[in-house]
Parts: sequence; structure tokens; C-alpha cells
Amino acid sequence: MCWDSPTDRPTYLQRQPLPRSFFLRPTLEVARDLLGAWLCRETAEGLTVGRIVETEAYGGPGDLASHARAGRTRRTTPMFGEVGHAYVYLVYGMHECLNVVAHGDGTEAGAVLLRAIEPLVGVDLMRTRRGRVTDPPFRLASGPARLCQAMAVDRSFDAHDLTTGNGLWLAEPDQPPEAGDIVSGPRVGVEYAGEWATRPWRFWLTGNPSASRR
DNA sequence: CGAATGATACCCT
DNA sequence: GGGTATCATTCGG
Repeated sequence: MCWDSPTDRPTYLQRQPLPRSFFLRPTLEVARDLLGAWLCRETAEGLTVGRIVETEAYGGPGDLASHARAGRTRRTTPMFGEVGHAYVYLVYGMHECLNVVAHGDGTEAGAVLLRAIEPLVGVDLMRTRRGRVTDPPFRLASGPARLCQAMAVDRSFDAHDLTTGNGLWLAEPDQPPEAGDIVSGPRVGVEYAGEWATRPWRFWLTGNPSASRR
């Protein structure tokens, strides 16, 4: 399914945002269960929606690959805050990355990095935002920084509540992926973290062209 | 393969 | 307070 007409918008507005309780679970479970869910963004320019196909779980201060390893700082405050909110940061001086705060009751911090979505709605708007008018859809939001650019997510969404359906939110999949289609492996770009870098805390839908390579 | 580009964390005075 | 190594990436050569 793929819609691009504004008249299809009510289809999406009927869909309930994922509730707070979805994110109040172990970070690894949330990272896995976010596969197939829809990331929705509404601006004056129009609606863009993508199906999540790749995620990574990041834990609290004990996880040496996590920004939370330094404890609660100005930057990582959202990771220690209420689950279901966004954690958006700047990396390499020019790229934004979007996380969803998620961890079990009583745990200190944790978040799920959204690494790739498969565009469903607003493909041309994503192309415009990316400045790559000829890109095939599967490439438009494959990679955490491309995803943010295609969905017009920047640091102004840091700590944004993703459960309200306002501007930027997550919605249930129309059909959850089958367990056999979910694969896990080491997280990307965290080699500095030693043994923590080898843990299979990255999840993706096998064979999905929007899921990043490696 | 390496440049781009700036916030952050951490060490030092 | 100030200097600086590092970085959950992307793109073009």
C-alpha cells in the first residue's frame, strides 16, 4: 500500500498513537516491537508516514555504547525522562538522529534509535526535503540521519511527546511483521564500546531494501 | 577513502 | 573557564 493523496489523510488520523504503556517495557523488547510500526509526521507541507524497518536499543549508564554512559547530562536528560518521548541529538556536527525513550519500570534510562523507515506516504515531500528528487523510495529514509531529514525531524523535537498524535508520533502497524522476518545483530558505529558493541541490539526486517546494509 | 562541521564531555589550569 | 579529541553519519571522488 502506498498513498500520496491528501484525501487519504483520514485513514491515518483514525489510527491511534502507540500508548505510553508500549514504551514502559525493556528497551530491547520495544526496539524489536517497533519494527513494522508507523512513524507519522504532519506539517503545513503535508503528511509523511514511514514503516519502521530498522532500530537499535541503547541502555542506561551501564551500556558503554549508550550516550547515557556519561550519566544524566544536559544532552541525555530525555533518556532519563518519561518514556514515549523523543531524544533527538546532533552527531558529526551536521546530522540529527531520532530516538524513542523506552525502558522498563524502575530502570534508569534507555532509548531506541530509529535507523530506517520504508516510505508509505508523502514520498515526493520526502524527496524534496532530502534534496534528492530522483532517489528511489527505499533510499530516502534508510539511515538515521536520512530518516530525520526526510521526516523533517530536528532538535526542536528533543523531548517531544510521541504519544499525543501531534506533529510527530508513532502508530500501530496494520500488520505486525512475522517473527521469522526479524533479524538482530551488532549496533553500528559503536566500536569504541568494546564488548558492548558486539551485543545484538540492532533489529531489522530481513531483506527489506530500506534497512541499511552492513 | 576522507572531508564536512559543531556540540559535547572531559581533562587541565 | 578554556582547549580539544571524539562522534549512534552521509556524500562524493
